[in-house]
Amino acid sequence: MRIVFMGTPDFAVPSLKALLEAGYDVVGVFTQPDRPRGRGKKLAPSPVKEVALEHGIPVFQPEKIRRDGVEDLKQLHPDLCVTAAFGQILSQEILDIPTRGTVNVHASLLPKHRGSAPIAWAILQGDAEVGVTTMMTSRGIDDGDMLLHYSMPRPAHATCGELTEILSTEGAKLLIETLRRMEAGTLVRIPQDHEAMTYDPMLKKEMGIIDWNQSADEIACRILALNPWPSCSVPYGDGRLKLLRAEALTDEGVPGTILRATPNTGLVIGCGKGAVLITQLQAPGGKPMHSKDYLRGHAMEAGMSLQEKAEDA
RNA sequence: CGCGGGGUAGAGCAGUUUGGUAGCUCGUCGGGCUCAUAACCCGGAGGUCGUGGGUUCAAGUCCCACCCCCGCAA
Repeated sequence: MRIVFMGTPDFAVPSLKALLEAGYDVVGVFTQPDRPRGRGKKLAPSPVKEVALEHGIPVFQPEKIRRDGVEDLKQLHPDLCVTAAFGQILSQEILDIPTRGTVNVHASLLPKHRGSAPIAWAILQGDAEVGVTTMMTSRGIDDGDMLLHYSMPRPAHATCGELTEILSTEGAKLLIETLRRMEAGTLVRIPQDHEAMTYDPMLKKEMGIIDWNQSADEIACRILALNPWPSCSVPYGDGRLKLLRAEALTDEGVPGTILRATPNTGLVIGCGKGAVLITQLQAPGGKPMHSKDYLRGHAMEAGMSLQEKAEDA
């Protein structure tokens, strides 16, 4: 079976590797064009591209596959296309090329969290269960028939980055299982319950601004959900203090103010309901560390407000 | 050459401007106090100050080069 893989970020890498290890014939890889990334703003290949090159697989990087990738895809004569966090919308013309269709690996329990950043949104909304779904890609966004899914209880203290790592490997296993059943003819297509669907927009940097009137649980989830990007932060000195991990406590205090800040207690901030203990933070130029460690070398005063300044221009 | 912060004891920091005995908080080890404690008291161990050169009587501190970590921006 000739397979063309389409994916871009780290999440897609385990799926591509799994296909190769399982012996599938990956004849081509489509991924987003190299973008300026990192400290020197140098052009950098996507994680998927790096793996593809290591295995000598032809790489295609159209700006828009539905506009200038059609001919390349046709030339590859794929039996099947596999997508995983590709980041581009496929047209019907593209979908019609692979004879056995296109399978997508989506990091949510569909029909919830269609759209981008499904893992971050699952944490942000405090979902009890998280997972991965394989599905047949169709014209709409993540609305095709479901094939298989993997679900697990959401690890309480897992960041979006950590959960992404877990679900990317589970997604890879699920993909292989999906293809095996497809070949065996035992795959059942399950239409999504479109009434129950939710669609999530892309994450924005402004989402990292915390509304301290929310409950401690909501705020702790937001902090975990937006780690590593865009990450929650509070104005602090000349720059911003990143809040990378937090746990909800039952303490009460003025929302947005420091309740306690010693090396023994850690940084505790009041919320609308309860309070959050910052279990990991990062100062400008510094490494991520527990607030207890940070407070050994930096003084913070109880009572101080971390509320965003009202600078609505 | 996109902008910027940083590398000093196991952890987190000060000290560098104005060169002159390596300092703070925490942890750790030993001892004490307490019904008890993330409490308190006493004492100890632990550092080639990122690397290599240079200036100097003397360099964590000044000069040159390099390595590594990180924030913004994408």
